[in-house]
Amino acid sequence: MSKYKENKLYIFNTLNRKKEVFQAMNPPHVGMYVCGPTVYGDPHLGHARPAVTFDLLFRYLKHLGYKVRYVRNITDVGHLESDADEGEDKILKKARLEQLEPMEVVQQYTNSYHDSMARLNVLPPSIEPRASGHIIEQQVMAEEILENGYAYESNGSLYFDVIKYHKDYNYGRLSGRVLEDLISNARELEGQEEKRNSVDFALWKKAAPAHIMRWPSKWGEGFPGWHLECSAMSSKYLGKRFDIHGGGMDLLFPHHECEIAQSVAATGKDAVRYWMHNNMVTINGQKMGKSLGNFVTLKELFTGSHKLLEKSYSPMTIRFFMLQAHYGSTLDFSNEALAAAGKGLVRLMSTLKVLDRLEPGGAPGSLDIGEFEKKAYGAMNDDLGSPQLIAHLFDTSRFINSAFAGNDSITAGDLERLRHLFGSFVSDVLGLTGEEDREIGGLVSKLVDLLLNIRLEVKKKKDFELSDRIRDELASFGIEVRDKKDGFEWEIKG
RNA sequence: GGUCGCGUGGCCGAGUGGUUAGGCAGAGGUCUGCAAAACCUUGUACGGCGGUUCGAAUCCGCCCGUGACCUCCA
Repeated sequence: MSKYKENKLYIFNTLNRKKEVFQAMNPPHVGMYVCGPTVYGDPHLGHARPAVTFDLLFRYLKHLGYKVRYVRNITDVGHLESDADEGEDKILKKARLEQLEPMEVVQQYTNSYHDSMARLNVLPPSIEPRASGHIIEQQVMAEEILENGYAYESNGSLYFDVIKYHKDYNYGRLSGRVLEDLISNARELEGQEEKRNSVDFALWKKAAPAHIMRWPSKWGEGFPGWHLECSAMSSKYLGKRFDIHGGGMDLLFPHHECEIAQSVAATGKDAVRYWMHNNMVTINGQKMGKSLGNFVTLKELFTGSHKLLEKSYSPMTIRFFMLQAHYGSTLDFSNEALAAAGKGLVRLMSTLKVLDRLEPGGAPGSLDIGEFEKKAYGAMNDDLGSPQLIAHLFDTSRFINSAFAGNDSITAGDLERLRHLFGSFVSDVLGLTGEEDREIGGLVSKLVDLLLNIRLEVKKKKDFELSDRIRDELASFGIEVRDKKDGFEWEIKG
């Protein structure tokens, strides 16, 4: 029995600004598309948020029994820089600075992105298409839009005719923009003469002579407009109409608004049924930006090599921290908050280990396992309420520890159920892994055991000076010793 | 300037028209030779001013603060 039949998953659909029951078009199949990174630099905190958010959705949908095709693109066709730099392409610029071939830059940072995502335990998507590998598809879609009369050619470039489109459809219904306001608020920018109107956007852009990334087309040598890749690739792999499209709130306008316009102009229909947007990350209450000097890459977080960081934070701590906030809220990073999340994570993960060793007792004890199950699913069904889910896990964690300490009990049947539930929510749904189980060589393990067994004998002789010395020195290597009634436990701590 | 969002206790962060979020930090206790871990108990709260209501932190208005976006920039 698939769980999705008995769970009503509500998700906040940006299109209607309401929580709606998620109903797959063709259950058990679900198609979901998420805007991936432009690979011109190491991934930063801002990249981790959508990755973790939609990884949570991907995992939960799979947990519910859906067969999910998750498409997340890599934008490797450079896009133009806005500030100061006279419209220079990001990837080209990086390539010149680092004296690399543009595709070399793309490969390097794609690898870097994959590496950081893997460390965050973000599952790889089912398909990860690259914009540069779908030039034809983008040209075909541009052609369809042109044929339908919603685009025009101008000096070797192709532009989307927003005004024309708005007469037949509704430009702005996702982002809540009013076209007239957009037109009246438009800034005077250079290189706009080719457009009929300032609100028009490029489907295909003629390449300037210096532009290395270029492809032939019937309109001349050039490259696709930024918004087009997502429309073309999503429809290629998910069909003309699919279930979920996700991305950061910063992409809502113009990117996603333009995607809608493109799909409707090409096919006459909306492609996406549920639009989901994760909120942004701030650092010490400030927006993250290169100019503000608070731009932190994931590598820097993992190693602690940034002047704002007091220490390094493990990938799992970052992941846990993000999951403790709802994806729709802004999330503020600070050393204090990260450190707190790190400790909370250790607590949760050690409960998982305790649960493994917990023995059932005859008495039912205080845990209502059915209630726990209901609350856990209820939290996730409410627009991915990972913070509430985690709160319920902590509540249950207290019970597990109490039972382990002999102050509570659980029946064998309930224990089995609890292990399954607790484990699958922590590991499968939230995607949290016990990274503190680092590789300990068998030899090290034996040596520590030997030392602690000797310490046990020393303790029996009440030589606490020596026994404390052993414990303290082990602690200085990062080995935490915990004395038990008739033995000991130890663990390597970060 | 325009559009949209947010403002919760020392820190982070849920939630709700009248009943405990949770984590971290703090205080007290149990256990322990001492620790650690665990468990028990515990304080501090809803930006400001008005309004609606029997009752609002939760709804409405204004103000302040803050964030995102504003056309080829994730």
